[in-house]
Amino acid sequence: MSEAITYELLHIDKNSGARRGVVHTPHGDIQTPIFMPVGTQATVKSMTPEELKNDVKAQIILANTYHLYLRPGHKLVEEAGGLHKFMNWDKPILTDSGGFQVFSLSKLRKISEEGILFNSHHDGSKHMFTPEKVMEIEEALGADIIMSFDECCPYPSTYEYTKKSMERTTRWAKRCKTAHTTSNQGLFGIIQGGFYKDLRKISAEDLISLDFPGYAIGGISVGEPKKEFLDILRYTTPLMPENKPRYLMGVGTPDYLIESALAGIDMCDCVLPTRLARHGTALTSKGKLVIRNANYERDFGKLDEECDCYTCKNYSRAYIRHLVKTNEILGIRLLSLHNLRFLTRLMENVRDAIEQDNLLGFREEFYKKYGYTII
RNA sequence: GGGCAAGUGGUCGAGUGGUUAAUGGCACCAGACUGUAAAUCUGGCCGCGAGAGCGUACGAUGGUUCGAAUCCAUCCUUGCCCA
Repeated sequence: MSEAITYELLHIDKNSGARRGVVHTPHGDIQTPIFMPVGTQATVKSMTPEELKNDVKAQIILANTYHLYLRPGHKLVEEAGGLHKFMNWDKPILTDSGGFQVFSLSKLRKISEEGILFNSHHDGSKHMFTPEKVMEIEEALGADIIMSFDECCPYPSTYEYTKKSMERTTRWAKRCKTAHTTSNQGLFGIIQGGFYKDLRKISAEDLISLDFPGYAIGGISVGEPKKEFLDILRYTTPLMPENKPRYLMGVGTPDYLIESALAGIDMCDCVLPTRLARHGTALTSKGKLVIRNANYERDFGKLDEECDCYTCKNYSRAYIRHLVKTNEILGIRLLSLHNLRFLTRLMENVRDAIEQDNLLGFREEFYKKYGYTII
């Protein structure tokens, strides 16, 4: 049987080593490197699928196992015909396994070898997540790419704890692979090991021996300094197979996305663009712009002169600020659309730059305008 | 004309003799946000000062008291009721 998920390498940037490729999925191809919007509860907050396709130009989105298991329940989604049909999105979907919730809901869970006992953040009810249970849920949801169940360690964590956790994550990955039954979904393994290189190496090697169709780096971008992030990113990515997609989980900001592509990463996802939007901030080519700030009250210019999105084509900073200040839903929608488009467009530019062997040049130019310094 | 009630910082509204420059909410100002417990959270919000602090403040004026937004008197304003 042929793999549900395959990677095709198109070009390697001669100057940086960054890679330009295509990931083939049952619901179509995705051009890489790519930024993937997050739609935890089977919706990219405030955006319709049409807007994601036509305006944002998203090629794939994420959804979350833990959240959809709690509400509306994976059985219900299955009954609806799977996630694609349920949410009216016919392009690829990736479901995260709930591993991140082990980290973000740390006060509400207990970890054991068997799995994780969660207290629902809605009503406190107890729920046991095991690798087998997570596979059952992700298969019912029906995403193209499904993630194995892992533990995402907080920063900082001790060497001993990180090692124990990483080894358990590897055992869980094996159990996920054993429990995985569908042929139209690709199961990815997640490399852990925190900020310890030897652990990252062991994790990568062990998971590679299990032969997943794709690999992710988990457990970074959890509050560490940028230098440590880059250090682990640059160390870990080369350990990953060249003939399979490489996914960096939870990234990120424009600089992190560019650095990831430079390191050889193919896929990234992040809640940041939609969250920033809901909190009144826009991403622009000249840096973050807190649109609710008073100095934009009478600014009738675009959010970003360089942006081609629907918001920038039609609305002024002053108007968007007014919507945000008056708590109008449209403000959140226009900002979400813009921020998402900003990142998908950034990655379009990154892909073009790789094809022209110029990602390093692109980074320099982008950083200069945005206000970042190269580390 | 008579009776009753009320006037607090941008606003609404607590507070009824002593850590009260005065609880809260809203508004306003700023910051944070990275596999979404997040349209959330944090800080600021009388003036001057980096700060200790100083100076003004609870309708107005005068008084009682060691001490008043809080008690008393008069006045002003507003609302309701009666004529």
